[in-house]
Amino acid sequence: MATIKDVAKLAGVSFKTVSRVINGVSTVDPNLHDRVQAAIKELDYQPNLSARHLRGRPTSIAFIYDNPNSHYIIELQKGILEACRERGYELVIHPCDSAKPDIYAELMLLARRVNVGGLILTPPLSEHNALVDALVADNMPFVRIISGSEPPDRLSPSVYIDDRHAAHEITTHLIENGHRRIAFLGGDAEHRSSAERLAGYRSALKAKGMKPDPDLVVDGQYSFQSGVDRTERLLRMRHRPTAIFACNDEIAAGTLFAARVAGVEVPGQLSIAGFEDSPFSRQTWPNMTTARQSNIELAATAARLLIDAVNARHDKTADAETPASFGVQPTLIVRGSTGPAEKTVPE
Amino acid sequence: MATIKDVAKLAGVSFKTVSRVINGVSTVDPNLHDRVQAAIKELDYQPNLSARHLRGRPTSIAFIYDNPNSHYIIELQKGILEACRERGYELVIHPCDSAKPDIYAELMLLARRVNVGGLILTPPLSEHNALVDALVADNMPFVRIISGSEPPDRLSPSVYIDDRHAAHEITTHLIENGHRRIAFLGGDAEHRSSAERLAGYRSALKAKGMKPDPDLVVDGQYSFQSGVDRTERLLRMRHRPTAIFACNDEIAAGTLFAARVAGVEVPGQLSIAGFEDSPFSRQTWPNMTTARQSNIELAATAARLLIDAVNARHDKTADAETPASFGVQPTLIVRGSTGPAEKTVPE
DNA sequence: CTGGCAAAAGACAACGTTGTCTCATAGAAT
DNA sequence: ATTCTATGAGACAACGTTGTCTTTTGCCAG
Repeated sequence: MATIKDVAKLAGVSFKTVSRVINGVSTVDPNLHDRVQAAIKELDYQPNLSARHLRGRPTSIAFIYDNPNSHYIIELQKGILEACRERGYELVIHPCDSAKPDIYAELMLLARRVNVGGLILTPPLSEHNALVDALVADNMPFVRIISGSEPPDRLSPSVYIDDRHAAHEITTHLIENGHRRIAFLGGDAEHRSSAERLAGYRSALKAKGMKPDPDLVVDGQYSFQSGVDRTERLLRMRHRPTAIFACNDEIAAGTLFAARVAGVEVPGQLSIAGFEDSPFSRQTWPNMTTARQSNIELAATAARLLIDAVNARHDKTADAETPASFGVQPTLIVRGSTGPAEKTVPE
Repeated sequence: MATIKDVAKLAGVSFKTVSRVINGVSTVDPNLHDRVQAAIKELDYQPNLSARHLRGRPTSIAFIYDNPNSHYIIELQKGILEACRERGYELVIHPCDSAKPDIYAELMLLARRVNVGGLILTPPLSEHNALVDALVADNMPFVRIISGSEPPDRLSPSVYIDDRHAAHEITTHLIENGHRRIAFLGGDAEHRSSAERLAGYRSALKAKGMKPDPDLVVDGQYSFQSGVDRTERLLRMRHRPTAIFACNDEIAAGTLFAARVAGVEVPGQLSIAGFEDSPFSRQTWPNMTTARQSNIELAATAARLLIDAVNARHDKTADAETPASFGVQPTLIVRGSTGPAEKTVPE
C-alpha cells in the first residue's frame, strides 16, 4: 500500500505538500499540484484512514436501524455505502432494539467510539423525539430519515419522505376508479409514516367531497398477518369496502391473501393498493398498485448530508451551522391489483 | 475517551504494562495485572482501533455478499456483527456483483484497504472456485459459508450447511406421508445448495426404494415467479405430483400461490415443502413445512473462525496453519402445508 | 557479601497522517 | 541595491498504540 511519502518521493516534493493537495489547501503552486495529482493517480494512493483519524478527523458514520423490513434496510445500506465510498468514509452498521430503555446510552457509547463522526437514524428511531432532542443537546451530528411533508425543524438535517402526498395520490387513484368505500389499513403507531399516509388518505377523500367512514380505518401493524386479520374482518362487514389501501406492501400482500381465501376477486370485486414497491408488490398476482420511493437514492442523500456536516464541523467551515434537509416524493405505480369499482355494488 | 495512559496513571504503572495486560503477555505481575484490570473497568477503557491498526494489527473483517435475499443477508450480518463485537473487530460490508468480470480485483483492492484482515464469503461467491483459488494463492484469509455435507478441503476454513441431509429429511417426511409422486423445484445453478438439496431428495427416494421421475425434477431460480411458473406446468401434467419440494421458501410461496390460483387444495390435494424458514414460510396459509438453520449462529461461527485465524496469523501463533471448519444441520419444521397424500390419487 | 541472572517493567521509536511553526524564495517598495 | 512582505514549502510534534531494547528488581549460588 502506497503512503503519502511514496507519493511525495515520486512527485519530488515533501510529504506535507502532498497532504496539502489532498486536503485542498489553496497554498500550493499549481505546477506542483499537478505533479502531486499525477503521482497519486500513478500509485493509486489512498490516505490511510486510521492515521487520519488518529490525528483527529472522523473517518466513519454509523447506520442505526431497528426494523424488521430487511429489504428496506438492505436498500438503505446500499445507498449509504455508495455515498461513503464517494466521500472516503467507512460505514459502521448498528442494528439495535429501539424499545430498550438505555438506547440513548447505547448510541452515545457507539458515537464516542473511535471514528464515528455522526449517525444516520431510520424509523422508528428517527421519530423518537426524546432521543433526537438528547442527540441535539449532546451536539452529536446526525441525519434522520423520516416521514413528513415538510422539513421537520432547523436543528437537525433530515431526509423526509412525503408519504402524505403519495397516499393522497393513491387514494385519488382509487376514487377516480369509482370507489366510494375505501378502507385504510394502518401500520405500527410508532412509525410516523402510518399517520402521514392516513392524513393523505383523508385529504384525498376530503378533496373529492367524501366523508371518511371511521369503520373503514383500521389500526394495526406493518405485517402480513395484520393485513390478513384486518381484511377478514372488513370482508365480513355488511356493507364492505370495494377498495383497500394498505399502509405498506406487506399488509397489502396479507390483504390479497385474505381476499383470495374468502373467494373475493381482485381487482374485480376488491381493489388493493399497497405502499413501498417492495418485492411483495411484485410477488403477488395480480401485481400490486403501490407507491415507490428510491430508498437507495434517499439513503445516499442522507449520508451525503451527514458526511458534509461532519466534514464542515471538523474543518470549522462557516456552513457548519446550517444543516439542509431534502424532501422526496414517492411516485404512484399502478398495477393490476386496482381497477374500476364494480357497478353492481350499491353506494 | 480514556486512553491507555489514563489507565496507566490510575493503576500507577507505565502505559506499556497496561498494553501488556491488554494483549495477554504473560510477563506481568499478577498483582499489577489486577490493578490494571480494575483501572480498565473503572475508566471503561477500550483500545483505539485506529492506533492499534496503525501499528500493524488488522482491526476489521469484510462481509462480502451478492444475494437478493435480504432477509438472509440481514441475518448473516447480525451474526457476524455479534462476533465482531465479542472480539473487538469492526465490520466492513461489501455488497457486490458476482457476475462482474473483475470481481477478484475488486476484492483484492478491498482487502488491501486499510484494516481489513480477512473476508467472509457467502453464496454464490463462496462457491466460485476460481475466486477461492485466487484468494488462497494470494494468502488472503477468508471463511466461506457454503452448502455441503462435509468440510470442503483443507485450504480454507468454511462453515458448511448440510443441505443434503435436511433435504433428505424433508423428502422422507413427504414419503412417510404416503406421497409417491414428489416434485423437486431447484434453485439457481450457481448456488451449490440447489444441487445439494437435489442430492438429498434423490437419496431419500432411493432409501425408500423409489425411482426418481426426471419429469418431476425441474430446474429454475430461487424466486417466487419461478415457483409459480414451474408449478403451473406441473399441475397441468396428466399424472401430477401430490407433493412439491421447493428448493427454498420463496419458490414454495410461488408454488402455494399457483396451487391456489389453480384451485388445488393445500395440503389436501397437494403438499408443499420449502427450505430456509424465511418469513415467507410464515406468511402463507397454511404455514409452510420447511427446514431451519440458524443463520445468525452460523454467521457468528464463521466470523469467529475468521477473526481467530486473522489473530493467529498476526501473532504468528502455531495454529495459524490449521483452519477449522464447522458443519451445521438444518432441522425439519413440519407445518400445515404438508399432510397425508390423498388416498384417491392412483399410484 | 557479592556477582550473575532471570523476570518484570520502563523508555523509546515507529506506524501514516495533519496542525503549527519556521524557513526560503520571489516580488515590490524604498 | 537593499529591505520588507507575502506566499509557498519544509521541519517537527502529536495522535494512541505495540515492538524492541534497556533498565531495574529480586533472588540464588559462590
